[in-house]
Amino acid sequence: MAKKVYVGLSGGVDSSVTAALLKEQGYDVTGVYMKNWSQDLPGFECPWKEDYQDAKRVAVQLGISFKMYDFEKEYRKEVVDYMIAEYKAGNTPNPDIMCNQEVKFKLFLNTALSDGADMIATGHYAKLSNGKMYMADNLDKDQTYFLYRVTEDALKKSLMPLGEFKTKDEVRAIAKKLGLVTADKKDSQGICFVGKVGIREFLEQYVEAKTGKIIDQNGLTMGQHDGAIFYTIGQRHGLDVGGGLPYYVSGKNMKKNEIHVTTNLDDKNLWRRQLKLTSIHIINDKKIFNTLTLNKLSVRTRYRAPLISCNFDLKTGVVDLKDEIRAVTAGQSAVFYLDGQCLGGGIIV
RNA sequence: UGGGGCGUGGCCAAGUGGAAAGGCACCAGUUUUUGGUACUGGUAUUCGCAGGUUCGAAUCCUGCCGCCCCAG
Repeated sequence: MAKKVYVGLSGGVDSSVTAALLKEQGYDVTGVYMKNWSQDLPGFECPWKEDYQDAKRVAVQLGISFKMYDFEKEYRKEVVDYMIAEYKAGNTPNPDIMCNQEVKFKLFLNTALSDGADMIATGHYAKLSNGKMYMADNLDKDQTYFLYRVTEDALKKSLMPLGEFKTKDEVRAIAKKLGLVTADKKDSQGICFVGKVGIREFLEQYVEAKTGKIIDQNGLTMGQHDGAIFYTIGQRHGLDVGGGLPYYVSGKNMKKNEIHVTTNLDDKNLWRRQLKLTSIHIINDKKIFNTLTLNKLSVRTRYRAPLISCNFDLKTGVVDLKDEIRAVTAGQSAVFYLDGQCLGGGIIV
């Protein structure tokens, strides 16, 4: 009997093609739309209805069963509340990493399993094998960075067939060939499920704007901002300070509600050669960090950023980098790779 | 109120007689399943104000206003 796979259909091309491929491979496929967010925001209409419609139409086109899971409450608690709390603490969180950890590969997985599924599948660009995760063949699209906090057990029950594709064009070609309504749909951006809203517009729903000082590298007050919480390290735009050279955020003081800026691209506050991690999550056997292969270990501190050679001390959480990295930001994640395998990572303090 | 300097779009700043560079900011777009970065494009009929000289001035002259520095 065919294995039952529940595919997370977001209403985009990637998940559509994922479902199509699995069906073709003989799986008993059910498409599931996760309703995680439906609230409109100022100047931005939440696309959930449209996405839901597209997901359903794809399911109909493919002739697979379809259902919707409503995880709004949980998404709000695990992802949105986490995000707000982190911002309030002066950090810059990555909500999509949390979404994968808590919603897609925990809540969705467990719900699907108890619903009769044997496995789940998603349209992520990553390769899975026996609970191990490897970078996608399409290095431009590789999404392992967002998946490093998923557990080995969850990965063992997941499929990500798009990891084998070298280009996005091939994926779209399949969608076109099958005449799927999502074939030409633009790739989604912004916070997963919430959409392309400015982070500032989003946060303003939950925190009050408070005027504070913008101070440059010489200690001079350059102007005012509406809340240090809205800014992140390395940020250039949105400060409304002009005059000669661009200013980049080099630091912030949440207590004083001040943000520090610099025009010096080499400012030492913008470059780090060492990181300290917390909430470390290693996907498979931690012993791998004790082996001699460590000189091949590399890390990235941002999606799609080049890999940087490094050393990592699992006990202390300290990462020593071979090259300096710009605008390393507390709350963001550092993810380790060894020969194309994603080992896990941690959150930068 | 002796001497000197300055006043060009929100900011910095070229241009000193031929019909307003550039940068920052801002806006739009591209890239991107976080934030951010980067890239492309857009933005002054007008040069503190008022007169004058000139075929023609932001550029020369006069007056006024404002600011800065030195001196007293």
